[in-house]
Amino acid sequence: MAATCEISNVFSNYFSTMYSPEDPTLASVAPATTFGADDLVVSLSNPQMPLEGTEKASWSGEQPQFWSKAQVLDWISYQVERNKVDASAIDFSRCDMDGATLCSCAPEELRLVFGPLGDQLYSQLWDMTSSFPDELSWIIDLLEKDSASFQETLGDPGPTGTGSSQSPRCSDSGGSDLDLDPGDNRLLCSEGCADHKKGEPKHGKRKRGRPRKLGREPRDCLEGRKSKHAPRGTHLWEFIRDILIQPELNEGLLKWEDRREGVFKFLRSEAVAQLWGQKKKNSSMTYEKLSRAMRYYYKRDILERVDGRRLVYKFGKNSSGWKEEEVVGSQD
DNA sequence: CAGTATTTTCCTGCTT
DNA sequence: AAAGCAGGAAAATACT
Repeated sequence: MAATCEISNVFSNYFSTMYSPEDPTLASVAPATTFGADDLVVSLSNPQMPLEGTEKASWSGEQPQFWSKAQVLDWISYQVERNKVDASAIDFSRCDMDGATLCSCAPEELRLVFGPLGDQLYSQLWDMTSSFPDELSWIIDLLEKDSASFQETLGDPGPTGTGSSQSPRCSDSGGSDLDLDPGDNRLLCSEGCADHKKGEPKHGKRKRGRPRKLGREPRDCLEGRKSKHAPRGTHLWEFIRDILIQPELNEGLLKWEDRREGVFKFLRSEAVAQLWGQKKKNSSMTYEKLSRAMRYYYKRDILERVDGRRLVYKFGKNSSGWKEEEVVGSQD
């Protein structure tokens, strides 16, 4: 698994996307990494499972407390990969510990060594030690990884930096952020994706929505969609809401304009669109398209129109889960 | 399998 | 001029 350099590449690609000079007012968050790439690739929440089907990870199926040093290392590099963390920023020499030692680390310590990933690791461990079944834990991984990636990406250490797990929401659709198949995400394509383009009406399902006209950039090379139906409840508005109500996720992406009224604004519209696209495994999502979907919400009173102000929307009476009262337990 | 819901994609025209 | 906003149309797919 010497994929670390690729990973850091991808990572900086992501940075370059997230920090595209779209909004100069946001210069406050500096990732402190070199920006190498300049193409539009976002590769945040896609869990590039390093272990392809065949073999299980050495650490899986065993309680972290009982891991050997090797297993610990395995697990850490697994997390690094899956979180698309720039591995070069991590001092692996400090990972020389067994599971018991690892488990006894305070979140601060982990953060010290791993940066924002430390929080990730901590909550991950916590989850594992509190006996989640295997099937669930990867989902939880993803949830948390998702938030960590945001923090990572946004380069700003989370204020308090707690586990920041997804909160139970109450909306009927149960909506939260799990989605994302483990198996079928290849890396999102970058420059070199064109060679995948050959036969497109393959066997698999096509992407949702009207097919794009041919003759444009072959941006999407995701073919092997398995029939892993994304759970319902991940609607666009919920996605937006979830970002908004979690300040940790929210940095620089969206902000409340009037919290009480449910008025919010896109700060970095394209970045949010990319994120949404990732969630839907659609690398060609744009704000333009996302906003079309948002406009459909007006009719259903999920959003109310706010006119005159660009990038500003307002939750309507058929939306839920965003009011302060409704959100209480889910932050700090 | 049919129908509905929710997007996604595209497009034209208008406004900032 | 570029980026948003408005919606209509059409298509895909998830869900019922």
